[in-house]
Amino acid sequence: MSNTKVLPLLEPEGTEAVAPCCPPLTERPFTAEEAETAARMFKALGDPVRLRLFSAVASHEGGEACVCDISDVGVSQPTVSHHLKKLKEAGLLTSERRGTWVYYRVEPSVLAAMGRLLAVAPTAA
Amino acid sequence: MSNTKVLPLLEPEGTEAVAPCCPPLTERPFTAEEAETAARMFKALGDPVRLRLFSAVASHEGGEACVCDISDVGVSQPTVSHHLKKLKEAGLLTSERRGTWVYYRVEPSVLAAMGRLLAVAPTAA
DNA sequence: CATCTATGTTGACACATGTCGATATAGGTG
DNA sequence: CACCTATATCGACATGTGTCAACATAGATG
Repeated sequence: MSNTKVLPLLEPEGTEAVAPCCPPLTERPFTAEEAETAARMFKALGDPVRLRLFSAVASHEGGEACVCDISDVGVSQPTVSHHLKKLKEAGLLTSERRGTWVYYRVEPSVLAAMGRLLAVAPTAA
Repeated sequence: MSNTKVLPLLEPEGTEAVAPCCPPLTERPFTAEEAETAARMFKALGDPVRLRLFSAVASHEGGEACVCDISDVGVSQPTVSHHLKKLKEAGLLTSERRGTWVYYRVEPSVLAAMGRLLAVAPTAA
Protein backbone atom coordinates (compact mmCIF):
# COMPACT_ATOMS: atom_id res chain seq x y z
CA MET A 1 0.00 0.00 0.00
CA SER A 2 2.25 2.66 -1.18
CA ASN A 3 -0.32 4.66 -3.01
CA THR A 4 -2.41 5.95 -0.16
CA LYS A 5 -2.83 9.64 -0.64
CA VAL A 6 -1.88 10.94 2.71
CA LEU A 7 -2.42 14.66 2.56
CA PRO A 8 -4.26 17.17 0.44
CA LEU A 9 -1.20 19.28 -0.16
CA LEU A 10 -2.22 21.75 -2.78
CA GLU A 11 -5.70 22.75 -3.61
CA PRO A 12 -5.77 23.15 -7.39
CA GLU A 13 -8.11 26.10 -7.17
CA GLY A 14 -6.04 27.87 -4.57
CA THR A 15 -8.81 27.76 -2.02
CA GLU A 16 -6.83 29.12 0.85
CA ALA A 17 -3.60 30.98 1.19
CA VAL A 18 -2.85 29.83 4.68
CA ALA A 19 0.73 30.85 5.15
CA PRO A 20 1.41 33.92 3.00
CA CYS A 21 4.99 33.95 4.04
CA CYS A 22 6.97 34.73 0.97
CA PRO A 23 6.89 34.86 -2.78
CA PRO A 24 8.71 32.25 -4.81
CA LEU A 25 12.45 32.42 -4.35
CA THR A 26 12.88 33.29 -7.98
CA GLU A 27 10.39 36.12 -8.11
CA ARG A 28 12.34 38.89 -6.42
CA PRO A 29 15.05 39.16 -3.77
CA PHE A 30 13.76 38.26 -0.35
CA THR A 31 13.56 40.97 2.24
CA ALA A 32 15.24 40.43 5.57
CA GLU A 33 11.95 39.58 7.24
CA GLU A 34 10.88 37.15 4.56
CA ALA A 35 14.24 35.47 4.76
CA GLU A 36 13.97 35.13 8.53
CA THR A 37 10.60 33.46 8.25
CA ALA A 38 11.43 31.13 5.40
CA ALA A 39 14.87 30.23 6.72
CA ARG A 40 13.29 29.03 9.94
CA MET A 41 11.36 26.40 8.02
CA PHE A 42 14.32 25.30 5.94
CA LYS A 43 16.49 25.18 9.02
CA ALA A 44 14.06 22.86 10.74
CA LEU A 45 14.44 20.38 7.89
CA GLY A 46 18.18 20.93 7.70
CA ASP A 47 19.05 18.17 10.12
CA PRO A 48 19.12 14.55 8.93
CA VAL A 49 17.42 13.17 12.01
CA ARG A 50 14.68 15.78 11.90
CA LEU A 51 14.18 15.16 8.21
CA ARG A 52 13.78 11.45 8.83
CA LEU A 53 11.31 12.08 11.62
CA PHE A 54 9.36 14.51 9.48
CA SER A 55 9.32 12.14 6.55
CA ALA A 56 8.25 9.30 8.81
CA VAL A 57 5.31 11.31 10.07
CA ALA A 58 4.40 12.66 6.66
CA SER A 59 4.46 9.23 5.05
CA HIS A 60 2.73 7.38 7.84
CA GLU A 61 -0.73 6.10 7.16
CA GLY A 62 -3.42 8.48 8.21
CA GLY A 63 -0.96 11.36 8.05
CA GLU A 64 -0.03 10.92 11.67
CA ALA A 65 2.25 8.78 13.76
CA CYS A 66 2.91 8.25 17.41
CA VAL A 67 6.45 8.72 18.62
CA CYS A 68 6.86 5.02 19.16
CA ASP A 69 6.26 4.43 15.46
CA ILE A 70 9.03 6.70 14.24
CA SER A 71 11.65 6.80 16.98
CA ASP A 72 13.93 4.28 15.33
CA VAL A 73 16.32 6.76 13.78
CA GLY A 74 19.50 5.89 15.58
CA VAL A 75 19.49 8.45 18.34
CA SER A 76 18.36 8.31 21.95
CA GLN A 77 14.80 8.88 23.05
CA PRO A 78 15.48 12.33 24.53
CA THR A 79 17.05 13.36 21.25
CA VAL A 80 14.01 12.21 19.32
CA SER A 81 11.81 14.20 21.66
CA HIS A 82 14.04 17.21 21.26
CA HIS A 83 13.87 17.11 17.47
CA LEU A 84 10.12 16.65 17.45
CA LYS A 85 9.86 19.70 19.63
CA LYS A 86 11.96 21.66 17.18
CA LEU A 87 9.78 20.62 14.29
CA LYS A 88 6.77 21.64 16.30
CA GLU A 89 8.25 25.02 17.15
CA ALA A 90 9.00 25.57 13.49
CA GLY A 91 5.33 25.02 12.72
CA LEU A 92 5.94 21.91 10.67
CA LEU A 93 4.30 19.43 12.99
CA THR A 94 1.46 19.43 15.47
CA SER A 95 1.05 17.02 18.34
CA GLU A 96 -1.81 15.58 20.29
CA ARG A 97 -1.79 13.30 23.27
CA ARG A 98 -4.13 10.33 23.12
CA GLY A 99 -3.85 8.20 26.19
CA THR A 100 -0.34 7.02 26.71
CA TRP A 101 0.85 8.02 23.30
CA VAL A 102 1.51 11.31 21.58
CA TYR A 103 0.67 11.58 17.92
CA TYR A 104 2.35 13.96 15.53
CA ARG A 105 1.00 15.06 12.20
CA VAL A 106 2.19 17.33 9.44
CA GLU A 107 0.82 20.82 9.30
CA PRO A 108 -0.44 20.78 5.71
CA SER A 109 -0.29 24.48 4.96
CA VAL A 110 3.39 24.66 5.67
CA LEU A 111 4.31 22.07 3.13
CA ALA A 112 2.30 23.96 0.57
CA ALA A 113 3.98 27.21 1.54
CA MET A 114 7.42 25.72 1.09
CA GLY A 115 6.32 24.30 -2.20
CA ARG A 116 5.36 27.75 -3.36
CA LEU A 117 8.73 29.05 -2.29
CA LEU A 118 10.47 26.60 -4.54
CA ALA A 119 7.97 26.76 -7.32
CA VAL A 120 9.24 28.20 -10.53
CA ALA A 121 7.59 31.51 -11.12
CA PRO A 122 5.13 31.42 -14.04
CA THR A 123 7.55 33.08 -16.41
CA ALA A 124 7.07 36.72 -15.64
CA ALA A 125 8.11 38.60 -18.77
CA MET B 1 55.55 30.91 -1.71
CA SER B 2 53.09 30.68 -4.48
CA ASN B 3 50.58 28.02 -3.88
CA THR B 4 49.77 25.40 -6.41
CA LYS B 5 46.35 26.37 -7.60
CA VAL B 6 43.94 23.52 -7.22
CA LEU B 7 42.16 22.78 -10.40
CA PRO B 8 38.39 22.91 -10.22
CA LEU B 9 38.23 19.92 -12.50
CA LEU B 10 38.09 17.54 -9.61
CA GLU B 11 34.74 18.15 -8.06
CA PRO B 12 35.22 18.67 -4.34
CA GLU B 13 32.28 16.51 -3.30
CA GLY B 14 28.92 17.96 -2.55
CA THR B 15 28.76 19.91 -5.75
CA GLU B 16 26.85 17.23 -7.54
CA ALA B 17 24.44 14.37 -7.08
CA VAL B 18 21.64 16.70 -6.22
CA ALA B 19 19.01 15.74 -8.72
CA PRO B 20 18.36 12.01 -8.12
CA CYS B 21 18.33 12.48 -4.41
CA CYS B 22 15.16 11.38 -2.79
CA PRO B 23 11.50 10.57 -3.18
CA PRO B 24 8.86 12.98 -1.96
CA LEU B 25 8.91 13.43 1.78
CA THR B 26 5.42 12.03 2.03
CA GLU B 27 6.03 8.88 0.03
CA ARG B 28 7.92 6.81 2.54
CA PRO B 29 10.25 7.37 5.47
CA PHE B 30 13.60 8.66 4.37
CA THR B 31 16.59 6.43 4.82
CA ALA B 32 19.58 7.77 6.69
CA GLU B 33 21.46 8.41 3.46
CA GLU B 34 18.57 10.16 1.78
CA ALA B 35 18.12 12.32 4.83
CA GLU B 36 21.79 13.24 4.84
CA THR B 37 21.66 14.34 1.25
CA ALA B 38 18.41 16.23 1.43
CA ALA B 39 19.16 17.84 4.77
CA ARG B 40 22.30 19.32 3.27
CA MET B 41 20.22 21.27 0.80
CA PHE B 42 17.69 22.42 3.35
CA LYS B 43 20.44 23.38 5.72
CA ALA B 44 22.05 25.55 3.10
CA LEU B 45 18.85 27.55 2.81
CA GLY B 46 18.32 27.55 6.55
CA ASP B 47 20.19 30.78 7.14
CA PRO B 48 18.48 34.12 6.48
CA VAL B 49 21.51 35.70 4.84
CA ARG B 50 22.09 32.71 2.58
CA LEU B 51 18.44 32.62 1.67
CA ARG B 52 18.54 36.29 0.69
CA LEU B 53 21.65 35.73 -1.38
CA PHE B 54 20.13 32.71 -3.05
CA SER B 55 16.90 34.54 -3.77
CA ALA B 56 18.83 37.50 -5.10
CA VAL B 57 20.70 35.30 -7.54
CA ALA B 58 17.64 33.28 -8.49
CA SER B 59 15.56 36.36 -9.19
CA HIS B 60 18.23 38.38 -10.93
CA GLU B 61 17.80 39.03 -14.61
CA GLY B 62 19.46 36.44 -16.76
CA GLY B 63 19.45 34.01 -13.89
CA GLU B 64 22.83 35.14 -12.73
CA ALA B 65 24.33 37.91 -10.64
CA CYS B 66 27.76 39.11 -9.76
CA VAL B 67 28.62 39.40 -6.11
CA CYS B 68 28.56 43.16 -6.27
CA ASP B 69 24.91 43.02 -7.30
CA ILE B 70 23.73 41.06 -4.30
CA SER B 71 26.14 41.82 -1.48
CA ASP B 72 23.89 44.36 0.20
CA VAL B 73 22.44 42.04 2.81
CA GLY B 74 23.71 43.70 5.95
CA VAL B 75 26.81 41.64 6.63
CA SER B 76 30.47 42.19 5.82
CA GLN B 77 32.01 41.24 2.51
CA PRO B 78 33.89 38.23 3.89
CA THR B 79 30.66 36.94 5.33
CA VAL B 80 28.94 37.28 1.98
CA SER B 81 31.78 35.37 0.37
CA HIS B 82 31.57 32.71 3.04
CA HIS B 83 27.85 32.18 2.52
CA LEU B 84 28.18 32.03 -1.25
CA LYS B 85 30.82 29.37 -0.77
CA LYS B 86 28.44 27.40 1.40
CA LEU B 87 25.69 27.62 -1.18
CA LYS B 88 28.16 26.47 -3.79
CA GLU B 89 29.32 23.54 -1.69
CA ALA B 90 25.71 22.54 -1.17
CA GLY B 91 25.30 22.36 -4.93
CA LEU B 92 22.76 25.17 -5.04
CA LEU B 93 24.88 27.71 -6.89
CA THR B 94 27.62 27.68 -9.44
CA SER B 95 30.15 30.42 -10.01
CA GLU B 96 32.18 31.69 -12.89
CA ARG B 97 34.78 34.41 -12.99
CA ARG B 98 34.49 36.91 -15.83
CA GLY B 99 37.18 39.52 -15.64
CA THR B 100 37.11 41.29 -12.33
CA TRP B 101 33.75 39.98 -11.30
CA VAL B 102 32.46 36.58 -10.24
CA TYR B 103 29.00 35.60 -11.36
CA TYR B 104 26.79 33.17 -9.51
CA ARG B 105 23.84 31.35 -10.94
CA VAL B 106 21.32 28.86 -9.65
CA GLU B 107 21.87 25.21 -10.39
CA PRO B 108 18.62 24.56 -12.22
CA SER B 109 18.05 20.97 -11.23
CA VAL B 110 18.14 21.81 -7.57
CA LEU B 111 14.93 23.79 -7.36
CA ALA B 112 13.13 21.03 -9.18
CA ALA B 113 14.62 18.39 -6.91
CA MET B 114 13.61 20.22 -3.78
CA GLY B 115 10.17 20.82 -5.22
CA ARG B 116 9.81 17.08 -5.73
CA LEU B 117 10.82 16.51 -2.15
CA LEU B 118 7.94 18.63 -0.98
CA ALA B 119 5.58 16.78 -3.25
CA VAL B 120 4.57 19.86 -5.10
CA ALA B 121 2.29 19.14 -7.95
CA PRO B 122 3.28 21.08 -11.08
CA THR B 123 0.53 23.67 -10.52
CA ALA B 124 -1.14 23.58 -13.88
CA ALA B 125 -3.52 26.28 -12.77
C1' DC C 1 55.50 48.08 -12.37
C1' DA C 2 52.22 50.52 -9.21
C1' DT C 3 47.79 50.76 -7.86
C1' DC C 4 42.99 50.22 -7.67
C1' DT C 5 38.76 47.34 -7.24
C1' DA C 6 36.49 42.85 -6.60
C1' DT C 7 36.47 38.70 -4.36
C1' DG C 8 38.37 34.87 -1.54
C1' DT C 9 40.88 33.06 2.64
C1' DT C 10 42.50 32.92 7.41
C1' DG C 11 42.20 33.21 12.30
C1' DA C 12 39.67 34.18 16.17
C1' DC C 13 35.61 34.41 18.88
C1' DA C 14 30.86 34.20 20.72
C1' DC C 15 27.08 31.63 20.26
C1' DA C 16 23.93 27.97 18.64
C1' DT C 17 23.14 23.10 18.17
C1' DG C 18 23.03 17.96 18.56
C1' DT C 19 23.69 14.54 21.72
C1' DC C 20 23.31 11.83 25.88
C1' DG C 21 22.29 10.28 30.83
C1' DA C 22 19.50 11.29 34.56
C1' DT C 23 15.23 12.55 35.92
C1' DA C 24 10.46 14.15 35.71
C1' DT C 25 5.64 13.76 34.19
C1' DA C 26 1.46 11.58 32.23
C1' DG C 27 -1.36 7.86 31.88
C1' DG C 28 -2.42 2.97 31.96
C1' DT C 29 -2.85 -1.51 34.78
C1' DG C 30 -2.53 -4.65 38.53
C1' DC D 1 -1.53 2.54 45.87
C1' DA D 2 2.54 0.49 43.50
C1' DC D 3 4.40 -0.25 39.20
C1' DC D 4 5.03 -0.03 34.33
C1' DT D 5 5.40 2.28 29.75
C1' DA D 6 5.60 6.44 26.86
C1' DT D 7 7.19 10.90 26.36
C1' DA D 8 9.20 15.29 27.93
C1' DT D 9 12.59 18.14 30.39
C1' DC D 10 17.10 19.20 32.48
C1' DG D 11 22.05 19.64 32.77
C1' DA D 12 26.25 19.05 30.71
C1' DC D 13 29.33 18.58 27.03
C1' DA D 14 31.56 18.66 22.41
C1' DT D 15 31.05 20.32 18.04
C1' DG D 16 29.28 23.35 14.49
C1' DT D 17 28.20 28.01 12.77
C1' DG D 18 27.96 32.99 11.69
C1' DT D 19 30.55 36.88 12.05
C1' DC D 20 34.30 40.14 11.59
C1' DA D 21 39.06 42.27 10.91
C1' DA D 22 43.14 41.41 8.63
C1' DC D 23 45.25 39.73 4.85
C1' DA D 24 45.71 37.42 0.26
C1' DT D 25 44.70 36.91 -4.60
C1' DA D 26 42.99 38.05 -9.35
C1' DG D 27 42.30 41.08 -12.87
C1' DA D 28 42.11 45.80 -14.90
C1' DT D 29 44.31 50.12 -15.83
C1' DG D 30 47.48 53.79 -15.79
